[in-house]
Amino acid sequence: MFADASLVQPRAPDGSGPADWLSELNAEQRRAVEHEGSPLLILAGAGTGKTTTICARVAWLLARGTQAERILLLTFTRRAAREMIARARALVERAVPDAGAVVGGTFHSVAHRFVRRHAGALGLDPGFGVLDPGDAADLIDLVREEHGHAERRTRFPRKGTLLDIYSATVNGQRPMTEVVAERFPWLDELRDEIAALLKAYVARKRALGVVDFDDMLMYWRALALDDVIGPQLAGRFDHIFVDEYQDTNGLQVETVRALRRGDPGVTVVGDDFQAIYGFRAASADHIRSFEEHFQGATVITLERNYRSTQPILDAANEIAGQADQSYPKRLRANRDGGQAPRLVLCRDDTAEAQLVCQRVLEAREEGLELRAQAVLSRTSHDSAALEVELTRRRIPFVKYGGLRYLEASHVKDFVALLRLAQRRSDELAWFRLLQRLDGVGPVIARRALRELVAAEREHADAWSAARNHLPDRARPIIDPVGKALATDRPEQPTRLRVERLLEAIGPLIATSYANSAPRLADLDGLTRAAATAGSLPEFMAELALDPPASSADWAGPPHRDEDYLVLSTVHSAKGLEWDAVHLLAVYDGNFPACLSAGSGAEIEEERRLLYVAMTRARRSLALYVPTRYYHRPNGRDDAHGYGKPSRFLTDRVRACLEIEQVASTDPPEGQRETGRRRIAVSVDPLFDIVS
DNA sequence: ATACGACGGTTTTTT
DNA sequence: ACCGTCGTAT
Repeated sequence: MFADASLVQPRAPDGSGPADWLSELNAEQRRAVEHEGSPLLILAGAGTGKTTTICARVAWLLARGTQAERILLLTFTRRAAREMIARARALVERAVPDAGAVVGGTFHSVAHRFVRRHAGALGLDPGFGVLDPGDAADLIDLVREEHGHAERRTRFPRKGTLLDIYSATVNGQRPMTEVVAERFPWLDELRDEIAALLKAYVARKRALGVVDFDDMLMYWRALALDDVIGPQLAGRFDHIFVDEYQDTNGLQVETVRALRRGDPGVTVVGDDFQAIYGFRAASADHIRSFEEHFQGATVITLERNYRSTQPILDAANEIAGQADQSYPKRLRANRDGGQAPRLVLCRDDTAEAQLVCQRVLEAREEGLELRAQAVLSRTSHDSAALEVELTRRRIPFVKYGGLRYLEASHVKDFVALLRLAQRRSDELAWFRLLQRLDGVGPVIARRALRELVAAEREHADAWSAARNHLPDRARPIIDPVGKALATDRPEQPTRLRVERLLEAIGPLIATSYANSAPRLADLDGLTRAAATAGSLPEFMAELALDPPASSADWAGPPHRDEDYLVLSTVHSAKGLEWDAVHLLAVYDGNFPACLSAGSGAEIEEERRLLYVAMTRARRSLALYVPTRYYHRPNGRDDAHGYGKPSRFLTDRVRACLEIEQVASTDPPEGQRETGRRRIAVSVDPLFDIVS
């Protein structure tokens, strides 16, 4: 989503004005909302009404005569952008309907907007393509092969790792050697080759006229720092808000500073103890340095928690207390009562899955709908066993942070074709599509591709030259694609273009996949969305920057009335809350992840991650520790290790928890007997009451 | 020569 | 789940 907040502007303050939202705020919140004259840092602990305060401050600025379109609202994640905009809309609508739109969205989507507008000044084609991380990794892989790293004996990092190194270097604006030494020490010996490869990647992007996510921030900063364009951009806004400021990286901070150029109209909100994006070069040092970066800044701290019960906060505070914080906060609940969080020790992930299902269903029977409950985990595969069990029991769930729509193979195929419509010579797109054909592998695909490029240079009929290299049986499949591309024109309506291309790729999808019908139906949604977009390049860019989580996202709001359990990684859950929260796999090695247990800073971040997870819960919180975990996720074998509870669950923390040892589990015997094979014979689902 | 399936080893988290 | 390697089929 290109989050454009449509905020309604309240009536001008005429004495009787729209002040009722102010009366609902506590003293500190109100001080923050009505602050004037200097940059403002709001240190908002978890659940302290951060979003409420930002929205109220936006409303207050509007009421004081600031025009909505002169307010810029920056968030870090798309979910936060959505949440913020929905809340702001609801609050401001209570004032007075006089339309105006706040400019807002994630850093990357807002950057994209400005970069496209000023593409010329940056030496980019206005129709430039956007590489999502998958595309970027594929391009790196191409360069990696060209550098001959594919066949070499010495192990060479994979595309994903290379992209991580690149990203950390660019976002942190630090020498790559430092980044490698610190975060990828095992690759120290290869740093010269890695550096050469990443330089080639940068050159290739330039040559192709494409921009990756990191470039987006780089280009925006360059615009903001420019002597001519910078002041123009800065002059567009009277006030800039930055949410989750603890997760900003150096590039983002520099951009915001450049956009203010000494103007005090800036409010940032964050909590240094919820900084969990260090791996992406974010640093809580930025929030700690706010007072240096923005002259004369004021700091206001919010500690009254409106979300959780005190027993949950006691445990969370105890975790927080283990670390040194430069801005100490201790959350206080606004209401009394509540149960202690539970620490559940069970046998393994299967037992864990059984228990979670059981508790979730019990809670539902007591009236707590599924959507008010969530299951969080450190990594997205921690919930694998649970997903099996939920499916088996027919408990509907939606998973965030799992396989994304755009990562599904058939969607990638279609997106490759859309990309070819923009640029006929897109080698990666061709390479992908050609290999879908029967009897075509990397060698033949590359040969055909070489012919295509060569023929184009000679202005010959490139397509018929290339298709000669393909096996006979492949031709009827690929010919419609060639034909559709030949007749496609940029000036045609986007909807028509996309529909024709979808039709052309039909045979290819049909022959490539066993279950092609649902896959094709899946692509219809994409076509519908394209119909409402502007140009094809813009549609593609928005798709990359804000991909739908699943194909269901296109099909309107089927979830609106449905009840479903939320499964999410802790990272994706930040900023959200549920009545009941179950946190999976809280064993040492996962909290902290064994890979992050190297440096002190990494362990600190893992601790904050646990804190973030715990503070998502309103009333009920359970931490699960499967004591036995398996090395192979779906393994045929029974290789396993024994885990112990997270090192962060110290005695002091445990004193705040109710400890529950679950001896055995529901269907205990038999399931593990033959490795992890599960042969379920059950008529239970027949008797399930589907409400 | 090339494609493709089977198998074994594996550095999370997101824009 | 992905990626590289190896054996077999075409």
